[in-house]
Amino acid sequence: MQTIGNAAISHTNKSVSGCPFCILRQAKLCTGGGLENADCSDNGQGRELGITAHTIQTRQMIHHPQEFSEFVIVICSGQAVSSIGLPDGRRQILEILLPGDIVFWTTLFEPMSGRLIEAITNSTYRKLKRREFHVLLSKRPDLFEMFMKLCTYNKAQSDQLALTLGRRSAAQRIAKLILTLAERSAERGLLNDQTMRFPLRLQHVGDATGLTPIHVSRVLRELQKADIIDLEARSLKIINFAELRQIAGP
Amino acid sequence: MQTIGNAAISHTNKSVSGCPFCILRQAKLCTGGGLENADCSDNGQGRELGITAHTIQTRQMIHHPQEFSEFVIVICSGQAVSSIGLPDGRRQILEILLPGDIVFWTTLFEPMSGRLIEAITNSTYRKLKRREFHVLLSKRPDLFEMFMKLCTYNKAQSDQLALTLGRRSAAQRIAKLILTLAERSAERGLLNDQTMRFPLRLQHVGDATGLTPIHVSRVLRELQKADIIDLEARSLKIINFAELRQIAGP
DNA sequence: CGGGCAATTGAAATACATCAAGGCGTGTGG
DNA sequence: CCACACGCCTTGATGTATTTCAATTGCCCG
Repeated sequence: MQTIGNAAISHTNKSVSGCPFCILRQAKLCTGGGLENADCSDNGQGRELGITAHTIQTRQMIHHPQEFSEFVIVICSGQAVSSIGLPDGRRQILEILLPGDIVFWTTLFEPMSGRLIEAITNSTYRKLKRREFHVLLSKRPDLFEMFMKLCTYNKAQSDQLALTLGRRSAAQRIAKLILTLAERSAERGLLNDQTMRFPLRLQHVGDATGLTPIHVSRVLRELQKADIIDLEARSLKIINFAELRQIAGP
Repeated sequence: MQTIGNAAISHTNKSVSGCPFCILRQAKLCTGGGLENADCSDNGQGRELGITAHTIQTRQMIHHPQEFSEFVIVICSGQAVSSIGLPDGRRQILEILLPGDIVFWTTLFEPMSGRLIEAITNSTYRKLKRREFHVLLSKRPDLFEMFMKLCTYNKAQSDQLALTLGRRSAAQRIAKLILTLAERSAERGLLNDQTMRFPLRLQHVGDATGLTPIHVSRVLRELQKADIIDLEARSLKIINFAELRQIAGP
């Protein structure tokens, strides 16, 4: 697994969730935590830069496809998906966003993303004016370096997604999705006893893998019957990692 | 069609091909041209920075998947494809590279790309040490801006590819591929009389669309019979743009 | 208790892959 | 100059993974 910047190593703090990964945390602009105090960035520095904190409910949209955004958004808790869609309703989920993820870096240079960001669970996020983030990066070479590493990693993920969608079978796609999500959850301390939250509906999994929810159901059921995973109550346990990797293929 | 930086507009020069698009050209590090003088960058400035020029034959590799590269590569003439592969030989083509394209920007921050770059026609390209390019960008905010726009555009293309692979039918994928290629060729003055070079083998088209070369053949044949395109002798004419767009869908 | 969304299941349809054979052009060696 | 091999494309027949259609169940929430 690729580590990003030096963020992945610094596990010396109490805050669970993706904060160790978060560029705002790294910039000392946010003390982390799940936003219990829904007011705002938890210290003066963050407030100076105009970082604001927000809470949002399941199935609400964080960002609309045609919206011009002046903000860079970072997920603080919960899960969200980032997708692009066709007018007829078909869509492709590009990323499953976990705490600590920047929602889309391209917003830094192109205010119209065309993306739809939808909260899958009740979530919190922080946002920061694009302009402010710009000057922040220009003043702090370390943060700039980290940001570019994040972009690079993100692009590599995109490429892998294309490979998966173009060249892998349904079972392989789904196995890969689960494994990738598990890895990313683990990095953030969100995987315990091989178990993680899995709030995605079948429709979401389908949209992420280019499959029909019906077919996703069948595949998932088979994985379950083969005692490779255990999925219930929006929680997924990977019982047999080796076998799952076997199915996902190279 | 999105224009990138201010490069697309500056059509005030004699050099055909993708040079108006090229960041090296924009940086005045290269006077462009098809490398008739295969020696090197055509003026002192470029040579100072250690830009070197190269010629390569059809089907040769410009960059190997496991190669660590110290260079940023720009295509000057010809066509190449950028792909990632699986050990078993299946692969996904991520981009068709035209003159003026940067081969992969991620190389700036991650020397191991995992990508295979293969020349489809006899081609020429220039390369520049990553380090040099870095300092160039840090000294020239305009170039940095242009570079980031290129990255952003490139990412958007990736996202569209994922959507296409995940959610469109074979005919739609192929139609999209042709249209995208035509647009990009047109921007570079490489489309005349609705006709462009099309050196890709069926295998390549298959690898770009996630299909079998056999199936690509059938679809292409149908488009031909329907008088929508005319493909022969490695040259493709789009006879009926409207219909092709209709097929490609939204 | 009822209504609506999510998940499951079976049967039928279809889009695409795989297998197999043949044709066409191009280069190569006798 | 011809024979031949080789790579690339085409075409038909067959196979299969996935979709589509349709019906049923369970479940959460009013």
